[in-house]
Amino acid sequence: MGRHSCCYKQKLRKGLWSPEEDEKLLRHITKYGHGCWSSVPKQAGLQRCGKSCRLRWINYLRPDLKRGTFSLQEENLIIELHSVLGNRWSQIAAQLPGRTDNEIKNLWNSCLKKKLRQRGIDPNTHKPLSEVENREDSNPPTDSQDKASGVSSELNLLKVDNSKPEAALLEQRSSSIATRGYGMEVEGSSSSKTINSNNNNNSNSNLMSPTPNKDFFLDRFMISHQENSTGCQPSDVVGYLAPQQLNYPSNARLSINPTQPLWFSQSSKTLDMNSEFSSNAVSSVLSSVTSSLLPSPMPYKPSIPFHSDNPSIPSFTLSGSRFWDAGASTNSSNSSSGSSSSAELQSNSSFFENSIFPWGLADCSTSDKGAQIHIIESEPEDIKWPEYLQNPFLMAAALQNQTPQPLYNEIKSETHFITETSSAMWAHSQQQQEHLQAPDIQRLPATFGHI
DNA sequence: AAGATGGGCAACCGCGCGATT
DNA sequence: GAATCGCGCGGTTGCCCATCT
Repeated sequence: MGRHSCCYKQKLRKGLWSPEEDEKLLRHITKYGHGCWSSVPKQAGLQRCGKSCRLRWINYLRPDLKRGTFSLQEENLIIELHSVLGNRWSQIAAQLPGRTDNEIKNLWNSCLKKKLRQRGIDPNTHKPLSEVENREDSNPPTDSQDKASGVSSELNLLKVDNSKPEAALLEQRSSSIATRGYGMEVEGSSSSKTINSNNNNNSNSNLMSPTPNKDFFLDRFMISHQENSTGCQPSDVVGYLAPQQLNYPSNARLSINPTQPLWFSQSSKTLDMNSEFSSNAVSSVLSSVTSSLLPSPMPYKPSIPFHSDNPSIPSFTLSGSRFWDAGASTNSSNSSSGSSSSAELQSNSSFFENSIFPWGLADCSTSDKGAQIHIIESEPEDIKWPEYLQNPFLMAAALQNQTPQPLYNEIKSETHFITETSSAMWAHSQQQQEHLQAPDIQRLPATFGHI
């Protein structure tokens, strides 16, 4: 198989990125796009391999990254998606705008697994630990079972007599997910009947194991409401909301076609699982996802915060709290409240609908025109650039509507100020870092520290 | 105060896949 | 069809920091 030529090259820097390197890479990509990653380090004047540059960009420098602690909604969503997708972090990340797979993976390994275990839930199988232990006692896993994730194991179980086992399982899971999240009855639902009918044809004892009841699911959903003994820090106390509790904007209507899959992934590739999973199943999951994320009052920090003096000018360039203007970041909704109401922000949910990253991250060739979430009004095309500038959410949506690769040149005029202010902000950032004392900051990450 | 320990996170590594030659 | 290239993904490592002893 092809091995990265860069892996054999010597004298390439490794390890943590310096601010200078970050700036070089940022400037280069902002100016020219990344194009071929292998040529990026050379063009940008970096002693790094292209792979490293790509990783740095994706995980750290991308302007659309949202940093900071995960919200409860995000945590719950990750748990639920993991129950369906397993360790497919990229696909999970695709459902959490502004989050990277690496970030989610780290969160899972360091925090969420622990939380689940504390709640008596096996993080691999998403089943009660007691059930898992009993199963292991009575049926020691084989090597292959050891290697497979719990989800995979469940999928295998369903393969016994179902031509599309993943679909069946996903339908089972997603129905539960979509249902339990909103306090609807699980028992007696059509989905549970489907599950039962499947199970009835299956002699595998595992399939006949008691389906976790509603309380179990609800309990799981409330995990994040529990006192946080793991040190993880939920950033709010929202939890899952019933649809009627959700604060939909008056001018935004979700039109969800139940006959088609509901994708609004960041990367159109990542969740293109029609060949792999049941579209109905995933659409159920994602309708849960949509409901849990979209309607939340401005759940995301803006990718481009704004200058405290002039709200029309982004005050900062790099995403992430490391460069976050404290005033702008601490109240992201306020920063955009000048002419854009939260309803407007929410109405532009096409941010999710357009499965494109303008930065060339995603497979941009297949913007899913068939995406079944339609924001009827406030189409991005109708939004003026001044509005974008005052509304980071609109900006993101607008940028994502652009043509992928050439886009970078197109948006250059809008983003050149980024590079122009970049140097100043680096200096500012470093200056801040120098002045940071222990009481000011809990921990300084490798290069800068969260500000 | 100093060392040990554990957690969180950024980055690296190895592999697989698709495209290209 | 084989070799190579480039990209993306998931697993793992290692560093830094906070807390504990």
